[in-house]
Amino acid sequence: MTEIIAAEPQDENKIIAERRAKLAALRETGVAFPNDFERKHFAGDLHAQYAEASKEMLEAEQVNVQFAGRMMLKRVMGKASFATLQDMSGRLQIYVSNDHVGEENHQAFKHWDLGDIVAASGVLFRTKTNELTVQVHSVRLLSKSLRPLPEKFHGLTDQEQKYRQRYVDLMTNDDARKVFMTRSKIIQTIRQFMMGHDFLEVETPMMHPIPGGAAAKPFVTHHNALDMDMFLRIAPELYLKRLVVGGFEKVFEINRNFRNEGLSTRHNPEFTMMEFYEAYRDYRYLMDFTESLLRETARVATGGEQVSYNGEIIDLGKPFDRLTIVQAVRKYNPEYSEAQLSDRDWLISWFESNKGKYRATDGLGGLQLSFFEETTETKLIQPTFIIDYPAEVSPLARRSDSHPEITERFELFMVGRELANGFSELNDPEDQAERFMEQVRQKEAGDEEAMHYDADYIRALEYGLPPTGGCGIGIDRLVMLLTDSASIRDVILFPQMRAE
RNA sequence: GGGUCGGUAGCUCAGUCGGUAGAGCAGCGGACUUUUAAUCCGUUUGUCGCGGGUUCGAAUCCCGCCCGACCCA
Repeated sequence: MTEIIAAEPQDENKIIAERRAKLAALRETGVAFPNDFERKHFAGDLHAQYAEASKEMLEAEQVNVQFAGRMMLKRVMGKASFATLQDMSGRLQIYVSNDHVGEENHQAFKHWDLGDIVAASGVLFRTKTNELTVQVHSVRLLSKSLRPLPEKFHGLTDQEQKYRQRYVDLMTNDDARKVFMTRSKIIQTIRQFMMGHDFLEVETPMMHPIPGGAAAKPFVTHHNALDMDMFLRIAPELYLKRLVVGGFEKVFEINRNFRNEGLSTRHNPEFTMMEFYEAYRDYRYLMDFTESLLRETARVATGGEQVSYNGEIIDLGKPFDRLTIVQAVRKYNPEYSEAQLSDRDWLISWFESNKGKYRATDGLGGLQLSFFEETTETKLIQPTFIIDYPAEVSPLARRSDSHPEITERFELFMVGRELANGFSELNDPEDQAERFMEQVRQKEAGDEEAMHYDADYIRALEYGLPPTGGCGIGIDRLVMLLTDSASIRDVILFPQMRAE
């Protein structure tokens, strides 16, 4: 064993000092952090397996168990004690008495602290109040906890501390644990759904020489050996379409994107997206597919197709509404006429008098989209596809054959938020090259979020991309919806925070 | 970036009119062999977010800053 060198203690207090003294005493008597305990049972499994077992049955069977967990509650009496241990699956009570472990061991146990990791071996029984409990024959302290747990009844409530010290949130707050277990279930369900439809799961670069695939500001880093700046990806789109060119005709990726933007209850600088692409499909098929994917995910992860969010019932079971931008504005704001919405001058004067955000250089389509964002987006509570986005804001989407100024694109909205974005892919390399050039012109004109010209992507398209549909789904926002969470920080284990 | 609310013991919180701070939990000591947030008795613990200012005196009033939550852009 190497010498123990204690680091400079941080925010030390009397309670921590007491516990350090207990740990020092443990070191004197032997191995302070033993790792020779064999865990054979989980609390949750035992509760499930012996839910029906009566007092008498347990007494007759003499079920031996070995389990371990964090001590969350402790009730010490003179010659016997109860404690509650918590493992990954749940909680189970143990009963420690002079009769079964000896007075010396029980005496030691009395000085163990809430938060300590404890191993217990013994026999299952039921108490007077019928609670399944382990009558302990051997009890060991496996890991001394030096820091006191939050107050045992209220748990940790300080939002900042919940985010900064998620490990404390998870050990004391059942709801927090459930959210992240549901998140795992959601991602598992999506993956199985995609596999079930013969999609190939792939991993494309997180570090890009040219940031592409979305309109966003990237994070910059530097590769020393190559002496080149690199960008954390803002989207995997251009790489996934290269794979479709290569012949992987159905691909998907579930992974992180990074966008150098502000923080909010809906934005974290790194967030998880599922993007998928399928050759020989268009945006109408993608809407059907996305709809059934989300329906299935809700059903498996939450047990139903109707989910409660912020006091409202969101129905993923019935067909999602599909509206053009103008149709959606008129459905939710009937006071605006078709004629007004097709009138550039009227729209601009509306933005001016309502201090709405718009870009003066935009055409009618772009202005209509800005108007939609100002007046309608937050009213789209039930799942709604908005379709036919203007080409000027959709540089990677295929134009409509009948209306080349719009694209075959949709965005899916729920609870007033964008959840997904998909389109028939632009596979005409010459049109794509021209659209990149237009993006470059906008970047030169000062639009920081405009795209770069990606010459290799054009080269890939020149080999021939089959007609393809592709879609991205914001996983964090989906988890928020399905776990009724108000903030994206509640569904990300370690959300971005300012430095302490 | 703007607005609202908040930051007091390890945790959850109270703190009146400006008079140098309290409760519960946790901890420590004691009683208790079926407890359930165990109970009962005793007891320890503070950079009142930070820095200025007003005042004989500031957790409290004023100004600035930091951190967080929520809302808005």
